[in-house]
Amino acid sequence: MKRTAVANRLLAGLPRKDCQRLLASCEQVELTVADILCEPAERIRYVYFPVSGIISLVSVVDDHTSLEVDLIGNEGMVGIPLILGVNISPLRVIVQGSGAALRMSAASFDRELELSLALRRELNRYIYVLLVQLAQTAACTRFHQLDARLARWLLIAQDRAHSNEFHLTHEALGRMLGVRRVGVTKAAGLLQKHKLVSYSRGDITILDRAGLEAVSCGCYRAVRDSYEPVIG
Amino acid sequence: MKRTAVANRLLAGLPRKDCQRLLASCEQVELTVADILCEPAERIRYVYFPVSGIISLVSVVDDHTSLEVDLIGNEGMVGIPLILGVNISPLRVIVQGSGAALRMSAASFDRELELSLALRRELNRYIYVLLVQLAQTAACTRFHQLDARLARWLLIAQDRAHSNEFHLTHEALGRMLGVRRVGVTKAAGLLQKHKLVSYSRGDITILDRAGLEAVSCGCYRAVRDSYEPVIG
DNA sequence: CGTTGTATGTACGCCAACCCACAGACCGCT
DNA sequence: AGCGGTCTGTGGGTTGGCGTACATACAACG
Repeated sequence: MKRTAVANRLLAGLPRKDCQRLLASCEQVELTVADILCEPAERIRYVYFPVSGIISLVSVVDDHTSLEVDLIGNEGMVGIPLILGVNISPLRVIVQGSGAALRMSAASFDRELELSLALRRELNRYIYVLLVQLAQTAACTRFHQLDARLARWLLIAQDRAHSNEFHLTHEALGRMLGVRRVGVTKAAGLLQKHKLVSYSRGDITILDRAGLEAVSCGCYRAVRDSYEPVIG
Repeated sequence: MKRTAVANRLLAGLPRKDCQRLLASCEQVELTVADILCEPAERIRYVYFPVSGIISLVSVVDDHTSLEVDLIGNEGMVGIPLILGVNISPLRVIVQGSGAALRMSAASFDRELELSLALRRELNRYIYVLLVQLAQTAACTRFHQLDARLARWLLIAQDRAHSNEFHLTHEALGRMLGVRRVGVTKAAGLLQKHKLVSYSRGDITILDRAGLEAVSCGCYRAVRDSYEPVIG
């Protein structure tokens, strides 16, 4: 198996031997938009290493108010609580962009954690990055206004999906950003007017990344700057 | 040394031997209100196990906008990144209520982590709880209004401080909740009018805990309910 | 005992996002 | 062609919190 075929970067970062053993316990699955991989308070049955799809972690307050707290692509994994010795998900896990992922049962994953120090080390750093993101997102959501937050979201999504295009309605974006659909429509209209993105019935294309960075709040850069000394 | 003297619950939860070894590497220090134990991006030199004080983790966005993302009492510790193999703090760590804490150097702590499986296990669960809180706080801050959030903060502070009274100005509370001082004044006035708390120049006394729970949003209970199956 | 500084209370205009409602636009299916 | 469903755009009234400014109250110290 070629190394480039291991398209999840967490796995690819492991020693060859560990990586191969992990892959042997995984099966490849398709991720379809809006699939719910786990609901809050539910038992975690699988971990996922995204390959080409993107996955949201969503904090659900009441029935119809929710806020995305993390967006995961092929640089990460889904199922953090298992690393921490807890098999319950506090968050909703929902597929945001279709694609493929490698899936492993919770039991196998526990075994792998025992076997590989490198895996534990790497995942620990990943959890650190997650903490940074959660804290930053909390503050960003509080202080920055919708235009900037939307721009930031699009930048992150582009990073995660490794693509300039993805499919997502204003409605869905509103649930991620914790605002009404109408709010997204207005903010997206603004970005579109400035030719930063193009939008049509859920098909988003990013046209001007630099422009988006300019509109977005500093949180995008801030998180990346905490990232890199740790991961890169 | 009597067990009750080990007034930090993380330490007290460890096997006797581990606990004693840890205590041997600790020194007791005083925490004074507004002491800053660490600034964002700074190297972490010590971990702290609070005994009677309370400590805030604060996400700093711009110079004068900040949001508390966690409040730590004797049930927890300060210095999580070290557990995850990173020695940089992403957050500001600031003393919110004076008291005492046990302090250990980062190097000693790393050594203890190597030595004690029980410690690692316990801290992993603690990190899980932290994640739950971060996610919930993010959503709460977004959706719930100030009265409810203030009530929630007071309840949490009471839990952490094991006391009905603490000292904190509206100004400081504003920085925690990410609002103006004036906003806190108004919200606190409301709580006081309903005889839930009494307030005088920074001396807060909680009068009616049940009343506060009623005013507060569901987030307080929600987090507690995720807590207990894991910790208790 | 008065002065100075810190803490709290009140007022006014402003704005982003809210709720609700409806209108147009586009897709796919029959 | 027509119809229903989904997605996007627009409008009007409401509101929680913001920025600013000023007024009062209490404490501590000389």
